[in-house]
Amino acid sequence: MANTSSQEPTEPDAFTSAEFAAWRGLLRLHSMVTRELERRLVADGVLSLGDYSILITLVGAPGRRLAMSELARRRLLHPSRVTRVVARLEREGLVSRESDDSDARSVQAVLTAKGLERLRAAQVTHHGAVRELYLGRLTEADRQTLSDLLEKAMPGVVSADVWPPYE
Amino acid sequence: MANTSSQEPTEPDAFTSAEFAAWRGLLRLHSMVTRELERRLVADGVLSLGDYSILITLVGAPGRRLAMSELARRRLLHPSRVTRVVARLEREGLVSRESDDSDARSVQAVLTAKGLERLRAAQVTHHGAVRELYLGRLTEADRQTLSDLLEKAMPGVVSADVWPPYE
DNA sequence: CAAGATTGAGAGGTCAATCTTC
DNA sequence: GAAGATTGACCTCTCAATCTTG
Repeated sequence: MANTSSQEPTEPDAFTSAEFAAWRGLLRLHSMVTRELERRLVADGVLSLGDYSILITLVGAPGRRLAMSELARRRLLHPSRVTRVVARLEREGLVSRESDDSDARSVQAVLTAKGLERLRAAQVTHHGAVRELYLGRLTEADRQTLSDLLEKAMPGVVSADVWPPYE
Repeated sequence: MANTSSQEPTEPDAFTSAEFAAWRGLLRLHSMVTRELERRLVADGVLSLGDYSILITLVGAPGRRLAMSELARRRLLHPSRVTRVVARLEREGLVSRESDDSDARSVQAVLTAKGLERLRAAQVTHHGAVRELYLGRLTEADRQTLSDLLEKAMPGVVSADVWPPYE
């Protein structure tokens, strides 16, 4: 009495081959680039990728400072994560925490001179790796086409200065 | 004696605007899509994204089974992570572990009928979300152009069946 | 009571060390 | 000795609960 009516469930509404390629390519490229980038930054002994992303966000802000909550929003991190990372960066002297005169609830994370130095040093490795691993094989026109497609796929993903919550 | 020679370090070899856009777009799109995808899958109560990626890898393998180490390689996960995830999936009845007759060191992770059901259920949400969040606003030609660019940026990222170690 | 920040608990992930089998 | 799998230690990150200030 083998298998009278054992139909296995089949894949619902499967991806087309172009859908599959665009999805797989995004996942793999992102994974490969960020892993290798992290590895190189840590090998340099300068900054981890996570710390880099915090400092690069601060350096672009007016006064090189941001409220913890704003830093969390821009980096898509949970506020509690920012609390702990900034605490460590402060112990390392790369960031300081200052209170906000106009709102005593708010804490400002401020990039220090030492933090700026470290960031600049890390950027050599960072930019080099991103170019070698990802951007380097593309022409400038390719890069433009690619970012246009990403923007078309998810409006705002390239253009928006401050990242909005998803919904 | 303020600031006699305080020149702040400037950004070394900065990205062009197209480089910046292609890099920022990749990071943000990936982050937004995977976060929201994970949220929806968990909200469904069917599978997490991590579990999904394990089951989808098994379902495509011959006999719906893979050695733990091969599973780790294909998912770009550390073997120790696979050990613990598969142990939990086995407790939940979605995967079973079998020994390999031809090599007593090897453990095979095998997708169960229950695991296949859960995977198929999750795929409805998964495919729907990936299309809504990422692929849906692109034409089929756009998707092809995009995956071609990803493949050009990192050869093998789309085409390679089994993922090679980076170096 | 809402918003900003922090804390404790717990999941997801890596690395180094170990154990078994080739 | 090297490869496959596992364990313990540790880091990253999120969520729920709490504390303080608007």
